[in-house]
Amino acid sequence: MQLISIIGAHQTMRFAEIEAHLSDASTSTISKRLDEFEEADLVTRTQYDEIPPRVEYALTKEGNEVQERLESLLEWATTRS
Amino acid sequence: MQLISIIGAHQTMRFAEIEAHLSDASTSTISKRLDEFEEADLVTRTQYDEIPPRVEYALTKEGNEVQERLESLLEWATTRS
DNA sequence: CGGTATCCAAAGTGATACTG
DNA sequence: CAGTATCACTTTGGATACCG
Repeated sequence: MQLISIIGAHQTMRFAEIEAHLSDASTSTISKRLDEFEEADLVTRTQYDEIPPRVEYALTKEGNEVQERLESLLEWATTRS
Repeated sequence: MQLISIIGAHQTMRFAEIEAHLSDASTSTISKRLDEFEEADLVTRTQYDEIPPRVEYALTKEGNEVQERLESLLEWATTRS
């Protein structure tokens, strides 16, 4: 949920950037979730074959719908004492 | 999530009633979740000392807030092919 | 840089049996 | 009726190490 929310807030993000914003999840967990979300068509993965490698993640149209519906819930969750 | 949603849709519900509407969760799971939600002040538990015993569950004000914020998400999830 | 592979510990779930 | 207790099993997540 936070993953979707964070990507949605930034339009496009690189892996390391996501990691920095999601310090309570490990690398492998983020990686696995990204795979799942890509599989579920919520997130797109764009790989640039450069050196150093660069990969960008962004929400799909579906992903944005989920993100919108998620916002109010996350807002409630985070403002709860 | 479904638990909150279902209780919210019925105002007040008895345990067996909840079980009937949530056939994919076992008795013990429903019981544990209800305890947690009560602990988190999302659900109230009202026990009537009669024979046969009767216990009613309802959402608190907080619970209703969550339920509202949950609806659009659940709606999206269930209408997804 | 952007991951994957491996292993392990912890949490979640269900089936079954039993209780006030 | 409304649960709890126990146990086996599955799922999830993190730590660590390594790779193209």
